[in-house]
Amino acid sequence: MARWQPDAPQRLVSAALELFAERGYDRTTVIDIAERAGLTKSTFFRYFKDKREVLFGGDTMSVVLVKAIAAAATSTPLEVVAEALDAVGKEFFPSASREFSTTRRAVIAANPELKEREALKGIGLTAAMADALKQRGVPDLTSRVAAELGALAMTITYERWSNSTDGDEFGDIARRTLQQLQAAAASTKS
Amino acid sequence: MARWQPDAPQRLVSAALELFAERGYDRTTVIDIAERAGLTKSTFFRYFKDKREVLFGGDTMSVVLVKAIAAAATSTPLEVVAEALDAVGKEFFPSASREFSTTRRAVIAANPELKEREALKGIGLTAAMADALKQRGVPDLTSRVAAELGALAMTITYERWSNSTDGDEFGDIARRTLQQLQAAAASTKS
Amino acid sequence: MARWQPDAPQRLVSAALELFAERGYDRTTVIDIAERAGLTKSTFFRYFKDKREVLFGGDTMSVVLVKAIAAAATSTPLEVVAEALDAVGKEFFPSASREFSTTRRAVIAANPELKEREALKGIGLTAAMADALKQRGVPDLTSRVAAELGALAMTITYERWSNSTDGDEFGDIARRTLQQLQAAAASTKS
Amino acid sequence: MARWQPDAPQRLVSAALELFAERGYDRTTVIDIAERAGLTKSTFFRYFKDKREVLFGGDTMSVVLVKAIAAAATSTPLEVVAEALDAVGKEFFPSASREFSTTRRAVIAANPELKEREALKGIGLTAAMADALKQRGVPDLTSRVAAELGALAMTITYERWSNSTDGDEFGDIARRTLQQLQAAAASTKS
DNA sequence: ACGGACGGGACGTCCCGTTTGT
DNA sequence: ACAAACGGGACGTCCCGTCCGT
Repeated sequence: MARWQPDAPQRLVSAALELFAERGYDRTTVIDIAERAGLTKSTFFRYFKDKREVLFGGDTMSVVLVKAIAAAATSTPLEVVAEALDAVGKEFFPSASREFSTTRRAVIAANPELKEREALKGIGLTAAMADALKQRGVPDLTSRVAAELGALAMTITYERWSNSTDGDEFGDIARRTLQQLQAAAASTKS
Repeated sequence: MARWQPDAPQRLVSAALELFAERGYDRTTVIDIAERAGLTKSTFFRYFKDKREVLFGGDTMSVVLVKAIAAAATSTPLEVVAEALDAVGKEFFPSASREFSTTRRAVIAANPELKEREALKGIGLTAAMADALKQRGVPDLTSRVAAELGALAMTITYERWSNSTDGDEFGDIARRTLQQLQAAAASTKS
Repeated sequence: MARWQPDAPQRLVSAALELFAERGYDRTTVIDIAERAGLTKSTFFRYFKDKREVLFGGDTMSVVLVKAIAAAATSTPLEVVAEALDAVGKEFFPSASREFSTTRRAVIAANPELKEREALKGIGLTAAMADALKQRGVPDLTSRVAAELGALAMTITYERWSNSTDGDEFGDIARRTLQQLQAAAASTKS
Repeated sequence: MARWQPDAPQRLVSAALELFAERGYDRTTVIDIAERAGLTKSTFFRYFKDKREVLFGGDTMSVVLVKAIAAAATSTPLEVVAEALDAVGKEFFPSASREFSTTRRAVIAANPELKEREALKGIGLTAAMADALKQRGVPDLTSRVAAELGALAMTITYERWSNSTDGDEFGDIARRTLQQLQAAAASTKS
């Protein structure tokens, strides 16, 4: 019984999504995916005709963002974004993992290649947020600006949250940061 | 001189663009490109380190941006950025190359791999602008926001300029776009 | 098992040898070799890191030498070396492979590049033998000379054995050769 | 004036020989040669149809060895070799360059790749000496053994000469070393 | 004498996807 | 579910040798 867990496909999907997020689609090989899932290439191809097929099935940060934006019960775009950041914070940046994140940031900062990956991830999130806002009826330009502010806020919030020693929650810092950015944007004309 | 002028690179770029548009980026081999340009693979790789590079060559854009920001004789950050975009437009987006840019955009949009590369370029530009603004004494957060708005403006302006059929200049579109983005940012609270 | 047994490497070696003999080492491409073996370039490079490797694979010879020297139950250094050569002969030069060796030698002799590689191998063997002798308590200079004589004997023996038409065994030829070399060394003063 | 020295071919030959000695024929490119000669690839091909053509013209250590062996006025093979080593010492290892050699040896010893090159060079010298001896009428086997002893003597002498602090000449050390090696060879049977 | 673009072609790497056998 | 051999084919590197222009 159970010599092989029957959840191979699911494990493969998870592994693939992780790796795609970590280093991008085409810097991830099928063997990488299979290995992380504790399986082999053969098995991969038994479930997915193709490397691309594995993409349809996962759940990542951008999904959380999009769902939160869609579900937000508030009015102004900025507030919607703030709620989304809050959701992301609750899901991905619990206080417990703060220490881990601190070192992770240091590692990334020290490694140009990793910085690149990180930046790329940000791009995807920005696009996802902008789309989600447009779905809510926010005008195109406003959506894009709000998404951009949101992404920048996320980056800065992550910095602040990682380095903060008091117990501030990610969501709270994010909300404050967003306010500041918006104010800064308003001030660019003066 | 003039037997083997550097029209080879240009011919390669054109050929590549045509082929990418015709049958997609990764169904086009480097040899295909070289052949259509009447050259060989060797020559291709002499000019482009990489297959992707054929679409992203000549990246002195950030230099132009930084210089323009440093030299700007205006007051508000937004205006400084506007001047920088104007300079970039004059240098890199003359009316003559509009058609070329249109296909180039389409090709990039159709290919995740290339989109990634384009995004990376954008990140570099954003960072360069933010630094240049800080050099002028603009506060940190404001610099970052202004740079972000500038980068977004550049992207959108590029879209608009590529697709526009009337003779609008890049710089003019950029200035209008920046204004709109700033207004949009201000409106995110309402 | 038994559908794709590792006869592939052997087929590749044979094909390579044939072609090298027919038209020379560097007028033979890897693809030529693979094709004659009924395989493809991929398979070739799976088994041989290098085009040259197809002639120099499986280099455990020094291991055999060292073990034999350590285990030798005889007294004089020369006799120890003789036993080592005997062991090598039994392991690597069975009568069956004599013909193969003959062509292999011819091919190598005709190609400076390959000769170099062969020489390198010889150097490694000499050093290994010298060390193994020192381990037995043989004085430094004597060890080095004995190793040198041993290596030279191996080379010459290989020549003789490859070209001999009667059924002489490698080990016997080696022993005779060693004796002669030692005598020759003694005679260098007269 | 003499904007271009007229000895381009000679400079190319020298450069080529140096480089071939340093790192082997096919790890040396035509461009390397031209650069060391302060010229360009084009010029190289104007004088030599072919990379190989440049080989016919130089004078190296093995040439000195061969000449000295041919000219030796002595009787026993060992003595002939000794004279050859003496000639090499006079030509390549004057007392003045001892210090330089010491560091050179250290560098080589520390670098496996360089050790390999050095060893390779030794192979060539051995072959050259053996041939030269045979030319003198020395029997084949004796020639080869004597050459081998000579090469080993050269290596050891180089070690000793580099590290010696008193003023011993290369040739004297070489002669003593040779004697010792011959004695060691004789002792391998006891 | 020099500079340098160009063609040609081998080499070696990598990865996808298939197939056979367990 | 695994293991491993195989085919196929693009990519990028390297270097030789030719050819034009100054």
